[in-house]
Amino acid sequence: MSAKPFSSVWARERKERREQGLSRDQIVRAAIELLDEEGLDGLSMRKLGARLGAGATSLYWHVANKDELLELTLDEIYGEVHVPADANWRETAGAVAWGLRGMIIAHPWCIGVIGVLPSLGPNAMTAVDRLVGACRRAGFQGDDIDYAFTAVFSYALGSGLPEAAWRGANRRSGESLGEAQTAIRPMVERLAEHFPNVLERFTACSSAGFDPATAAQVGFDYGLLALLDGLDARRLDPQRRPPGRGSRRVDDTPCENRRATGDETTPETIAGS
Amino acid sequence: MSAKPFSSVWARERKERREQGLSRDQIVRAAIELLDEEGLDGLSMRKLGARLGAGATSLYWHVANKDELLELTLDEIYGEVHVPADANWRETAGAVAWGLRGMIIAHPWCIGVIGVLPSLGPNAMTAVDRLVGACRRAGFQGDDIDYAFTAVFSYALGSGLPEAAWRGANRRSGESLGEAQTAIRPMVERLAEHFPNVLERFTACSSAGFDPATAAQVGFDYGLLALLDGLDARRLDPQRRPPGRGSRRVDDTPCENRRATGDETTPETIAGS
DNA sequence: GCATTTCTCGTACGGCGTGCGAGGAAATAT
DNA sequence: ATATTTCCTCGCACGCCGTACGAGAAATGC
Repeated sequence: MSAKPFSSVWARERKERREQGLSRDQIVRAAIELLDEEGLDGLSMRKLGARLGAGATSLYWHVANKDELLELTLDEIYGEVHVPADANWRETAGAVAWGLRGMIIAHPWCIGVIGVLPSLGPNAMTAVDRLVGACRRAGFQGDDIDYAFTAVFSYALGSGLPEAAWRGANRRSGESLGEAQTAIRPMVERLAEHFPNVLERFTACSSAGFDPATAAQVGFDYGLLALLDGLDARRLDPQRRPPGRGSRRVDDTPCENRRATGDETTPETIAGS
Repeated sequence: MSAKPFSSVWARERKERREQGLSRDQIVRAAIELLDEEGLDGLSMRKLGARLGAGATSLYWHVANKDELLELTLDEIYGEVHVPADANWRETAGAVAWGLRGMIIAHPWCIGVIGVLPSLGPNAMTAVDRLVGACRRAGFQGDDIDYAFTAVFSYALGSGLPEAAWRGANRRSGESLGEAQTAIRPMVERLAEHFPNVLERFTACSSAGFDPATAAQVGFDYGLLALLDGLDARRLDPQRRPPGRGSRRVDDTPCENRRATGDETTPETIAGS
């Protein structure tokens, strides 16, 4: 009689300690915590195991390997971008773009995963699916649907990319962006003769006392609206891009460079407006 | 007497073997070779040293650490994107966009560097400087210059990102994109009920017998032209974006997500056209 | 001839991903 | 109640990694 409650307490305490063993979700959540705190390099199976009160190799029962774990974390945070199911296409595109931006800012490590592992998880797929659906309903046709949704994704992901790099560098150096700005200032000035335009922009921005975070937001919105306007024009008037004439550059070696090919030709893709 | 020529031959042979010692440029070039062949994970100081016929730690005389080496390789390949110095802004933007795309395709590992290390090297700076100059000459004003050039960079980098992921995955699995497509087909079909739009697009694309590489090019061009059109419209009519009204979303926590903040609101950034 | 600078590299340390197989605990079959 | 199977954990070990350190070799300046 007395042994039973005791062992029950024991068992319960154990369950409390690791909640009846590890679970995949638990591992993924802890991995995201660790990634958010220490970045992509900060995640190791040993540290993750320690955080969960488990041995490092115990994780391998629930997850095939580290890459698979990263895929899971990536899709988990894709779940954080909220895309309405039945909105018009501009609203949907805006939600996707701002959602992706928010995801990257909250989890800057993700771009190191997106660029290496294809995103096929359910959360990423629902975001894509809803945007594709919105594009189709809006009147984009055929391949233009892919082009439009890809463009929105590309712009949003690309915007987050340098931002993530700066945030990561600042976190590693332990100081704010403003401090980094003043730190690189002498370097920028030393190169003033070669890059007058960059210098002019740099001083204009830093003298205006503009908050870089809100500046980044305004800039993101500016480009996003421009992109959506351009896509909208093509949606309403598909003739604007007759097949095979949009650009001059539709060969198979798209933009080889001097070193790789010795080819000195310039893309010169775009005719003037 | 006999010792001298012998030792001289020896010395000369040594010089021939590594061309009077290592040099920074030599190291960077070899690193890029290795990265192109084996990807970001394939670069290690030991392998790189072996490739140069040198000890691994010899490299640390010429390069502070691996991150610095990666910065150097990144700027080196930025040197491969060729931007004309005095073209109109659309030409310049097109050259930058296609050049970046070509760079990413030729060196897919670079996105793993771009997202982690800020790009401040001279080659990256000249590309930026020329695009900024072209924007300024074209009539973009004040901060709009930054917004415009950033948008072009973002779009180009973002487009390369998933492409690099796929190429990397294909290289690791050792098979082509078409084979990967058929490999994931059952997975896609199993999820058909949840993602009808994606499935429809997937089957449409794969049944058309379209070459994915040229499809990616056409799509890239489509989005690029749309973006440039949208930016052009803002250039010619800055009123289109009165300060502070472009989007509803200019607060400081731009797009927090459900998990991070508990905030369930949707961005709903964009008013219809 | 010597002193100084410039460069190479062997050794070693701590950390990494993960294959392997021995174990224990719980569920199930008998 | 016992035996068996299934599920899960984890210690050990291997071969890699980045790189700090200091001993030396080679080139250079005096």
